[in-house]
Amino acid sequence: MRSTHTHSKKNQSLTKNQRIVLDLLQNSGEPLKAYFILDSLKKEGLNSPLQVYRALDKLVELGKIHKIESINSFIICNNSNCASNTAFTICERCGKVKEIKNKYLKDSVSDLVKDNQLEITRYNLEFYVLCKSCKIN
Amino acid sequence: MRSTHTHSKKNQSLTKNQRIVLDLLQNSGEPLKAYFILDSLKKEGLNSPLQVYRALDKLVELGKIHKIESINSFIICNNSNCASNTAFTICERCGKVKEIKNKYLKDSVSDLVKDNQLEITRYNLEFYVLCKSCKIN
DNA sequence: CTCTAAGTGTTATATTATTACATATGTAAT
DNA sequence: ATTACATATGTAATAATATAACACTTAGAG
Repeated sequence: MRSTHTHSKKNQSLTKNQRIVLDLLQNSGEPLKAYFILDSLKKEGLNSPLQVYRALDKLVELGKIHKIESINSFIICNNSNCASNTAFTICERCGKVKEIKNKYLKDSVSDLVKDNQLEITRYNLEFYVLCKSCKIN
Repeated sequence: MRSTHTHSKKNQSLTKNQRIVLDLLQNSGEPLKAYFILDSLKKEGLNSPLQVYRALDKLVELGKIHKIESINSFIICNNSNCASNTAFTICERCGKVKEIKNKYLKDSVSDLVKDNQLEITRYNLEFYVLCKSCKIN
């Protein structure tokens, strides 16, 4: 048998644009805005907003990054398997964002929506907090 | 004592612009976009985006309306006392938005964040669903 | 090798939101 | 009533965010 019919979804390697956008978000670790990404990657050959937005769209779709709607920013995913369900804390004072990665949260939310008779397909939760260092100062 | 120092916050009546924007959202009942509101209220004398955004900002601050971040839209508040905490369902198919007004949800979330050692000041929850009529068809 | 889906590059444009500044209005204290 | 002050208004300009349209290229399956 000449080929192991390996179209088992194919571990789809990223394209150049997707790669450099992902790398930037990975190295940064904090939420970045599309046009900031564009400026940062001019030297890598990204010239237009659309190139950035297309890469971002794909990465969101793959669950490798998330969009934080309330600040129009994108952040590297801190979990696995959370392509659709996201939960963040956002510091009201300094703007720092953290992804909540507690599996327990997911279960809690599942219970919560079950109790409220919601049939959710996915969710996006944004919790505004006062982060530790802001609380101290 | 010469004056009953009645600056008890004053039940702040709305200004004209705030009023007509609120009325439109009230009558509509569904999420509207700022520029749609502007177009709709041209005849009422609203001429610039800023007039709309200023009214919207104030109404959000007063808790009379909410912004749904993921669709850049504003919707009349369906509850009372939820100026800061909001929860919506958004149909993935038809886009229909409903505010979740169950007090139980609020308690659940409080518990949830307590258990996760979050000190939240407010939250915005967006649950994507398939609404009844979309599920049927 | 050929076909096809997906991605690219580019220009133009649409959509969403804010800055800056001069003027007007409502409310409270005098 | 008059002043003082915070808040709201009107307007023009512009910033920030996002998508449409179209021609071309590339990667991978058969």
